[in-house]
Amino acid sequence: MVSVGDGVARWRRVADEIRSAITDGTIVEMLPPEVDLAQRFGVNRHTVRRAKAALADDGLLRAERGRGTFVNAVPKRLVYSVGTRTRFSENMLRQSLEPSGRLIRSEQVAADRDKAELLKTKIGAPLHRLEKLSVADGMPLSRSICYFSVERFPAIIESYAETGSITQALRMCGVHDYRRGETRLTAERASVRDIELLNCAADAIMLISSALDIDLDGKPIQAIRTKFLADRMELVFGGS
Amino acid sequence: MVSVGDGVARWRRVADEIRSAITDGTIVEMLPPEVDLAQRFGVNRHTVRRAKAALADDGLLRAERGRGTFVNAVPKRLVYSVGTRTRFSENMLRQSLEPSGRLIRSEQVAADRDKAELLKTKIGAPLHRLEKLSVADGMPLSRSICYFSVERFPAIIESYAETGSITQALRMCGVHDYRRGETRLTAERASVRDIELLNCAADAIMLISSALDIDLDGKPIQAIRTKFLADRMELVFGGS
DNA sequence: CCTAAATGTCTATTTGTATAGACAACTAGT
DNA sequence: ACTAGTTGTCTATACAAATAGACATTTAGG
Repeated sequence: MVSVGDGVARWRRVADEIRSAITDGTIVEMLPPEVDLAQRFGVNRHTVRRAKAALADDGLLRAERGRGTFVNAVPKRLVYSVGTRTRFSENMLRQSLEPSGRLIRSEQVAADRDKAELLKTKIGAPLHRLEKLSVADGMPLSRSICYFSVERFPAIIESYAETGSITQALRMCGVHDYRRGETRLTAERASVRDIELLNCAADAIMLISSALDIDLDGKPIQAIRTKFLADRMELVFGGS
Repeated sequence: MVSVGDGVARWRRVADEIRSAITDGTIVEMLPPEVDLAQRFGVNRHTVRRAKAALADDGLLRAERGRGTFVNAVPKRLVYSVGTRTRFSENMLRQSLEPSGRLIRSEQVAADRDKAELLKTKIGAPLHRLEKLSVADGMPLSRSICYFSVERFPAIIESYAETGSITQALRMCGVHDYRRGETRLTAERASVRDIELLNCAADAIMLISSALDIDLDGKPIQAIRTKFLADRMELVFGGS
């Protein structure tokens, strides 16, 4: 039997509610006074102050004694368009951001059942496993792990290391165009590794996208699992 | 200055890491012993035990003294396909689940700038605001708020109350088919209201979809913002 | 039968979280 | 100058979280 606490401090909960009230426009310029907030959330004033301190620490708020508490900056999420042609660099450049990527690690692994099915290889077939970090304007945005068939793309690692771009590396391997197949989405709390790699808050949320890129004949190219920092990103599907 | 703690208990963090190790197949049938886990996560054995107690409480684990700890059931996420034609009931029926909806609240509000732009009405124009809860097999899955132009759909509320389905209500209003325009996705921690309505864990994560449905001429029908329980759902785009 | 390895239980201590109340310091308006 | 309203600081108390160590209980295997 688990005892009463749920493992999330109340000040953290309050901080999150205030933050989303700011991002979705419920709170515009000024925060309600601390006693009001305390009553609304059903907590002590000190708990509200703790929450506000955390938000102020993130540069979101500015409290002025005697006057009140003001919203410093409304954090805007970066938009990432997921279409049939999805390219990280294009997405960032469209928003005047300087994209860059960093290779965390690369290795060969054996295909398990899921990946074999996706990439249409045999179970146990060798796969390149590439772990990357995507950065825009110096801010880490996402972390991806992608898998390529070693048989089909023997030299993809070297090409990526050379160019720093998957799109270009694929071109060197003879794939001049590819498109996005299926994308599956869910969300989880950031793992300790996410936190250290992305340099984000300890309670950050990751938007997880599992996708398959295919060439123009429908043959699988790469299986990608990307974890986006949810509070810095917004994914857009369709419409454009 | 915020003092040291980050507002998320370590046992909660450990529990989450173990849970995702189970769902993504890293841990298959049996958990490593507590001392190993404690060392791996850099925490005390008692902290691991607290985490395991929480997971066992959710029915995910079963510990047997002297033998070890076993995975009880691998939680599988429900799949929700988002295509150009997205219907909740169809999605659930395809997985042999009994869909149902519950109207939480309906009211009229004035269009703010964002909604006016989306729905192509004037700022301040009256909108129906419908707050719904979607349930499959008795389990709450998501919570949505949708907006309709009162001018275009004066009787949508009554029709929805009668039929319990937006698709059918629209049909009664003369819209026999519609499709999904753009869908924007992000994620946030559940608010206190989410928790009470969806009857979920206090630290649940919500997958947030903001979308626009349009009729076959491209005219806007409804703006929808849905919050899905991320640990019960997976959204799928494209591919099918 | 004995041992190694695993989970379960107990006590104790330290740090973080939450509440409560009181009061100081500052601002804006009357 | 005064007052009402706001943020900032202090003390105190109770409970939860995290660590540490010791030992009991059960299982499986040699």
